[in-house]
Amino acid sequence: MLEAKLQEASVLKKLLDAIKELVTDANFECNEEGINLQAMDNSHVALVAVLLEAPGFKRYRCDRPMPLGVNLASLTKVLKCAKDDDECTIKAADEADVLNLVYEAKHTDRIAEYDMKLMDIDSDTLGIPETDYDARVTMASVEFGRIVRDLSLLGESVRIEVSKEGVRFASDGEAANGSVLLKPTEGVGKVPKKDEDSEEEQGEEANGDDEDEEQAEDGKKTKKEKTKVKKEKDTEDVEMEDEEENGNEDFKPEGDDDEEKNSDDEESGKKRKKKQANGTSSKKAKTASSSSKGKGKKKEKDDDKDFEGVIIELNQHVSLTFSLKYLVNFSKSQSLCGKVQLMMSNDVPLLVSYEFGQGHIRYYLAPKIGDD
Amino acid sequence: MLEAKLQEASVLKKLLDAIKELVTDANFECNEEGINLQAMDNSHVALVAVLLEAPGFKRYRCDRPMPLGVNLASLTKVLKCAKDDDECTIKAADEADVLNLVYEAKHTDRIAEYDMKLMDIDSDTLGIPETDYDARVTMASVEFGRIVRDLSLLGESVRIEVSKEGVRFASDGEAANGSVLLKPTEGVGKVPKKDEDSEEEQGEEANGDDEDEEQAEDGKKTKKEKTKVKKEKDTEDVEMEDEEENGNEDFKPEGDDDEEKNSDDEESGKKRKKKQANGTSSKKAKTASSSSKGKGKKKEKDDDKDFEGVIIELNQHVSLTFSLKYLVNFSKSQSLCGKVQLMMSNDVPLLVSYEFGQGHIRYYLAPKIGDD
DNA sequence: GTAATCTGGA
DNA sequence: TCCAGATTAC
Repeated sequence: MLEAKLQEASVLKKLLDAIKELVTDANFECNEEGINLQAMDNSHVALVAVLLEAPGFKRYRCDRPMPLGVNLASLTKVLKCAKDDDECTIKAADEADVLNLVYEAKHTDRIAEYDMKLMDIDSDTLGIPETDYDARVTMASVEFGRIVRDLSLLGESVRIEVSKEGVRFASDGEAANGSVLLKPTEGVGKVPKKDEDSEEEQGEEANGDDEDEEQAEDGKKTKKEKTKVKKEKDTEDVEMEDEEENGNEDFKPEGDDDEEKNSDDEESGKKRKKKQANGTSSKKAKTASSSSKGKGKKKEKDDDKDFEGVIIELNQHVSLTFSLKYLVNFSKSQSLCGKVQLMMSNDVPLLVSYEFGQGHIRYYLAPKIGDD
Repeated sequence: MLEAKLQEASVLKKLLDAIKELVTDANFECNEEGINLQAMDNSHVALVAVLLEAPGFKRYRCDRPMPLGVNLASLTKVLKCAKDDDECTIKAADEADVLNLVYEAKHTDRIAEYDMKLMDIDSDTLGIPETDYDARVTMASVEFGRIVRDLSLLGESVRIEVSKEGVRFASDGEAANGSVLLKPTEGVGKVPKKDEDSEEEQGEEANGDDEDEEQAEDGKKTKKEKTKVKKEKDTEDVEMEDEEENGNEDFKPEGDDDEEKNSDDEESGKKRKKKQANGTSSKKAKTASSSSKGKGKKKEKDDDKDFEGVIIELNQHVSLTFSLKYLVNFSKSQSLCGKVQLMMSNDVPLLVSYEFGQGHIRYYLAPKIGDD
């Protein structure tokens, strides 16, 4: 059986808002690690992957792996019946054909309970290839949303070009052409070496395979310490996505990270936002978050609420063209996290990743061919 | 070539919101004085005239007169891509077929650049007849908007009647008749004599013919000083539209204006709003604004944000009927200025004028015949 | 074609 | 703050 209690129903509500227009039905794959959802969009162009980690729940129990086939429109309706700050418990018996949702108001005695029909869905949980990316852009999620929405007024598709100067979003349309250039906040972005950076972790993590990641993580760390501090920073930033796994590394003195080692509090959090822009302190921020995660999830979640600046990590110049319609859709996830990461390599699908403390939502979108 | 930099893109955005439903394509006539736009509405019933004065720009350069034929829907889209507080630079090369717009975010490194196709438009820049008006009503733009929107719920057209008692907006509809009477805030409005008041300046200014106006102004002033202080005041209120030209009159002691001579600061600005309502201090307010304009356009612009009261200046009773649909459309400009002026004479088009510091937007609407 | 969401006005 | 028209998704 499954029983998972969320501190706030809002997380689930936002998640559904973020995917319901992309996918109609999907399996919530539940196991002891947490809950995974993976689905192609209705036109099989984009892939969305959601992870809710078990430790992120106020209470979590899942005796055996079970897929819960859910109609997302139905679940959205049911979740509309929850207030944002309600405690939300989802339950399903083994082999059950209903999902039980209980909403408990924080300060009153209201208890609402809903049963939603489940359905059988062919689980085409295609393993997501573990890709190394040549470019990673980290930016405010609202800004990303703004840009793709703006450009979608002009044209159908956008060319995203990452270079040392920054990242350029360009779209050509009937009436007008548009181009938005974001310069990296702290000069030139750090360039992670592909063979030793941590981007592969992202692919691994997308598979929810924690043990492997932890080991890979250790391996990388060793490499990193052998190589350059600069790479460290880049890598650590990625590790944010592995918070649970590398918690043992918290506060470990590494390179030039020292000055913000204890940035657990609000004050240093503010500093961090600025510092984060240089791709250095972000590591510590993440590490600190990682440790604080067990204690106070809320703080962790708000970590990147007001992310500012643009971090560009580049191994190789990339230029790819994507359908704006999908990117606009992806950007709905901005309510979940103030920060978004765009991972790109030439001729492979773009990965758009939002991390929100209890997990992540990731979108994969194949580039348009011809690069026009 | 043209290169014009606006401190805030919002001005342009609001202007386009105000006219895009009235006109589909229009020429932006650029010359060293600034940018003019003049166009009939799509059904050739109303005329809209926009002026953006060169000094109102943060930077302005226009080597030679050039018309930029713009599709307003396209421009609206492109302007949607600007944040309100972005710095906005519009550029066009001589004989160019594209308009280049650059948005620079105030505090970040975002630079967005858009190229919009231009088109050839027959420039039917009909000289607007320089009309003397028998009545001028100055009121809060939100109030005007509210009244015409209210009445548009009842009927198709509105009869606007200006008399000593005030201004009446009356509409007859199927289900109900409505009538809104606004009394002048300070009892009876001052009545400018037609032959010596300044309303004709407005018509002249609409043509951008500054020299003539200045002379006319001087002539009037002479007459006014011969006649009554009261008329003076009325005249000065109009001169707000000629701020650049009559700057030499600033702070000139005249009649009972003394007490607010130096009302350049915020505090006296508030006082002014109240006093303005009696149609007396409005003169001083305008004069003060006139001088402040050269130094600090911003303050001038906010001058009438919270305009209160109703000023009626009347030479002769007027009663005219207009289509509410258009007036509702005109009232969209209320976001540009807290104050609106309605200028009327029997059987000639109504002039609805919004001044916003960097220029104005004016609408002309022919009355319905039969006065029903 | 219908329904839901979003923006702008009351 | 709530309601309605407009836009967009299904």
